[in-house]
Amino acid sequence: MRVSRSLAKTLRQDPGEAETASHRLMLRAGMMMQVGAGVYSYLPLALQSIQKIEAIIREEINAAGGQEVLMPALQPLEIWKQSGRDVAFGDNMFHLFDRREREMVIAPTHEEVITLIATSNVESYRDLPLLLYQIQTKFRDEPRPRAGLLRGREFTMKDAYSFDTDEEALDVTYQRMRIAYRNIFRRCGLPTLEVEADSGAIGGKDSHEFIMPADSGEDTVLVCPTGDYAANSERAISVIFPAPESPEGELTLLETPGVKTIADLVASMGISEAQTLKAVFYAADNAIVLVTIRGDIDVNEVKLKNLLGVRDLRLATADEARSAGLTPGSTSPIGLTSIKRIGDPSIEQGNNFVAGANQDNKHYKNVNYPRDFEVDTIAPIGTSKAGDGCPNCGAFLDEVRGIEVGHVFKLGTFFTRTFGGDYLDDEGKLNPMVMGCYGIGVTRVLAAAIEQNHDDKGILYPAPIAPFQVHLVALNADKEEVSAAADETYAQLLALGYDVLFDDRLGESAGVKFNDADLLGLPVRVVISPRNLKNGVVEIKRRRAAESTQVPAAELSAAVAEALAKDEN
RNA sequence: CGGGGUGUGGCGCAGCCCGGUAGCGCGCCUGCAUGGGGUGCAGGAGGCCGUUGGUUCGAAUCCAAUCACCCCGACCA
Repeated sequence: MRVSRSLAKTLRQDPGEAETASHRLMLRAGMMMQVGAGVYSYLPLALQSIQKIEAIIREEINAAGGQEVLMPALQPLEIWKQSGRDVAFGDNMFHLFDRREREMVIAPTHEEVITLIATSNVESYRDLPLLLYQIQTKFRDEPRPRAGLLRGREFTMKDAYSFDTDEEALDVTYQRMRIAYRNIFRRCGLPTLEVEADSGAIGGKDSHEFIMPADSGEDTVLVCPTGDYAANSERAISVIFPAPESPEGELTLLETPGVKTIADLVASMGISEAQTLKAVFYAADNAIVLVTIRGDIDVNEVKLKNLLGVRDLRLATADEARSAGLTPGSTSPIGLTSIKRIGDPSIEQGNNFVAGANQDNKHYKNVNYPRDFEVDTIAPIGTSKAGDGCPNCGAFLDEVRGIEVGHVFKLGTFFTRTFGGDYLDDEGKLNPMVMGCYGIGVTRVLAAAIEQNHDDKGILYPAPIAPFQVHLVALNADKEEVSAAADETYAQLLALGYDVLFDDRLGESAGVKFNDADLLGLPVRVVISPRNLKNGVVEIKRRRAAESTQVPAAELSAAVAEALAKDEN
């Protein structure tokens, strides 16, 4: 591609609306344009990267036995009613009416349709296992789209669905897909953590996320430095630090005027957070639930939601708490029997806690479980954090921020039971197929790649997903000998099979061209200039290297190959 | 949905308080010079001031409504 003929121009200044690195750089580099909140046009530079990512995905999923299909975004609401997921998705799904006033949706995902496909094509165990996938546009009316392609309302996703005879067969498929995913991210040149994940409301047993470490990420992952454990914080089960224990004291009421929070308690009594209990009240599908947990640990709402099996979970308002008999500021499980009470195991890790008294401006000291209060259920609902112990080896866990780019999980038989997805086994009996599902956010991978690979001058593409591999720059291109040599080099590189962006612009200064090259971040830059021509050399610089090297013009091909190879390590 | 903010040439912004018919930088076009890290000089093109309504002799500016977008929180690839 010749820059003189290319559509998009680079911007010298950062666009005002973009704060996140990938968003800012993609707009500056002329890769995309915003159409609406979370909705973008992909211009050639972005599209070519996306297509390279897709090509790698196709190769690996095909190698894993996948067959590519393409399903519609526009779907009748009916099938979503059938699965009940019209309610589950709620406002996150786009709805519309056709001319006959039939309600349609624009699909956020494709379990319903793929199950219908499998249901009408699979008859016996001889048709299984089956792995179907598509690369297609998803529509989700996100509550808050953000950061360009990191979280859009319209985005490209690779979604794969597997159908197996039973759980054991699904295990095999699931492991094969995990390996395919590792291959995909490795081949894209993108280091990715594979972590245990929450499988969500309909999820089955196993679930893993692929997380690209990046500060701008929305996920927090806990990783054991020994490498034997990695999990999303939504899901992580860690060993908590024990609180100091002492001989049990007598339950004593304290006057604590003005003390409303754990921080207040800690400050006024000179104790540690781990020597307190906090009681947090939630509205769970409109019932009030009281959660008691050690003061140094935060409630993990994902775990709590899963435990309660509710759809909506939020902190209750102070008024709701009062009408349930609680005293905000001094909330306590002590003496409380009227509402559902959940306890985290941390309330047994330590003793003689300070806790609320359910009376204004009063707390108790020497609170001990179960001597002084009861709960209905003890279950781990705390948030793991850095410094907790690894559940496998006890080492201190590290916390890493990252972007979720892939998710695999076992679905089980929910959809096949709903849509009659039965097959005949080798004894002639009907069984529901067992499903797995596997997603990669393709456009998000691009944004995450830039989050992970940039400096203050611009993007640093991993070579496999760069829109072009080589950025050929002609300096003083209006000089006859330069343009002739550059044209020749361009043809030569194309003939060698490289994707080349050729900056053939007349009249742009060297500085402009170099800065554009740094901004676009293609892995290898080749410079043709009067100076180099006089010396009989071409100049090669890797974007990631500080210095350029000069090689005889005849060795160009080998030098480019070597530079690209270096980049892939 | 709650909280905070912004809408003025392609991009970044000023002007708004205190109403008088829009300005700066970048980019773009033309010419001359320059020629290895956003080069210089000269000339030029380009704006329904988000939208609607109101106040006024007069509105980018004041009032009201509305729309859009961004950021922070609950959701997901």
